[in-house]
Amino acid sequence: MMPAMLDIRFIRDQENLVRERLAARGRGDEVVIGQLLARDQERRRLLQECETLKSQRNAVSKQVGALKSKGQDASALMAEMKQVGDKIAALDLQVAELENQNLPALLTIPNLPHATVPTGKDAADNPEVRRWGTAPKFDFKPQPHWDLGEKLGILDFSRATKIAASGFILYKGMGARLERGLINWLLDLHTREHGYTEVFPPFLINRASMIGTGQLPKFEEDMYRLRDDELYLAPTAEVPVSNIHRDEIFRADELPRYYCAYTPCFRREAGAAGKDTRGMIRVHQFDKVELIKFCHPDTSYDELEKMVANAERVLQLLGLHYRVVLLCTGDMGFSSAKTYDIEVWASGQDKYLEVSSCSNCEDFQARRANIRFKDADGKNRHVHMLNGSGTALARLFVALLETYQQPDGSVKLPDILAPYLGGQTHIQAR
RNA sequence: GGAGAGGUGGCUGAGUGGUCUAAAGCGGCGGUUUGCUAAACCGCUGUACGGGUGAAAACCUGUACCGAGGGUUCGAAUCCCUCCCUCUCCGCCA
Repeated sequence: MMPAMLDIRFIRDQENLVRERLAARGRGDEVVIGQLLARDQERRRLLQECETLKSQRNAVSKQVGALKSKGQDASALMAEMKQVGDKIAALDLQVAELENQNLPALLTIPNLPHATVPTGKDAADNPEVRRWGTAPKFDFKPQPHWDLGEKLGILDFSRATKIAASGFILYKGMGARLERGLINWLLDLHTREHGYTEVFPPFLINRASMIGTGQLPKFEEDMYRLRDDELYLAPTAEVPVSNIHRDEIFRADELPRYYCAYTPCFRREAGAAGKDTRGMIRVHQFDKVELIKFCHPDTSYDELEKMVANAERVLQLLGLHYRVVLLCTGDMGFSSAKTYDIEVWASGQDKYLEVSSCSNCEDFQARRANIRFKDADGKNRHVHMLNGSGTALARLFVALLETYQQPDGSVKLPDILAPYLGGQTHIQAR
């Protein structure tokens, strides 16, 4: 049986808590609990009956073997067991059917929000946790990145549409160089200074991995899927990297494990039509450097704070104004128990843009992906898994252009990026 | 893409229809011996899902698991079918 995200035993033992925490998300996920538990109870009853019969069959079959080896007749026992075998087959079928009926519900129930997550309806209820720097002041009217980028000849939206479709980006010249430089800088930062191990995973993902991290089966329509193979384009490096250790058991001393990875991210953005249509705020393909942690359950909330700090450091080093918000119960992602978003200031649009989302999924993904560790008394327990953007590139690119734009429409980038841009930090029209 | 070989516990590896309750070895854990270490010797050994006892730690018990899924049989690691993966060689290719 496929491991479910919430342990059915936990739901059984903590029914009220589960109902209450699901209700806090405000999506009505708790309504399936009653039926889930009823089926589970029936399943266990049938299972017990079935296993008793199997036990009987095992014993009698052994007798048959013994009789036959002595050359005695065993046909009566064999006929009797034939009957028992039919009953067992029928019961096996019923048990499997009940499991199959419960599986979709188990796989589509979201994670329970942590007790420290504020209850709320949507993004408007997300409390701001802190703010770093201040929004830059201009003595001219700052332009949005789509104007800056086109005029500088570093972004080309219409030709990207010609090549692919709307919602794709063509970077050119210093634009392409900046994108590549940022990827390298971010990987260097997190590996050299924050202790992460760099990995470069496949960009095509199989179904089992997509289920492991929670993208499937519920969000199939958000994913790009290949027609001829059961493979999906990675929506985030979280998927391939988290699945590195699927079906594995860590020794306790192997935790925590930190990984970071660059991948392009492919998202259909189904249902987002008409939102953020200008520029590169919401696109079907963007680059991202992702941070992933596997850790002991006791330390996962400390690890979450550290991960957020690692992502914030990116913006601090680039001198970009940002704020950190704590997502409320109604705004959190499917797999997460607690999420911080980091939003960078985009001067040209006079608003904050989400560039990072750092989540503690606790054991939700570990349960689905069957990732465990052996604890001090030799028991296997599920690890806690965290993921966070460190950071998304497209919106970081946007914030850099809009924050560091000059009156003449050129852009002066922070010096820290110079080594990654061949020493050239001033992007001018040419 | 073609041909061949294979997939068994943490690892190596035996096992071709009936004490397989999976041999043996390695590793690991515990113990004995011992100035210490090593060696030797003895014992133990996986996962999942149920049921029972207990305040609990635990203990007792059943079932399933030999790549995955079906089938045959009273009984399957073993026989049959489908699929997946690995290795070797060939072809093709950045």
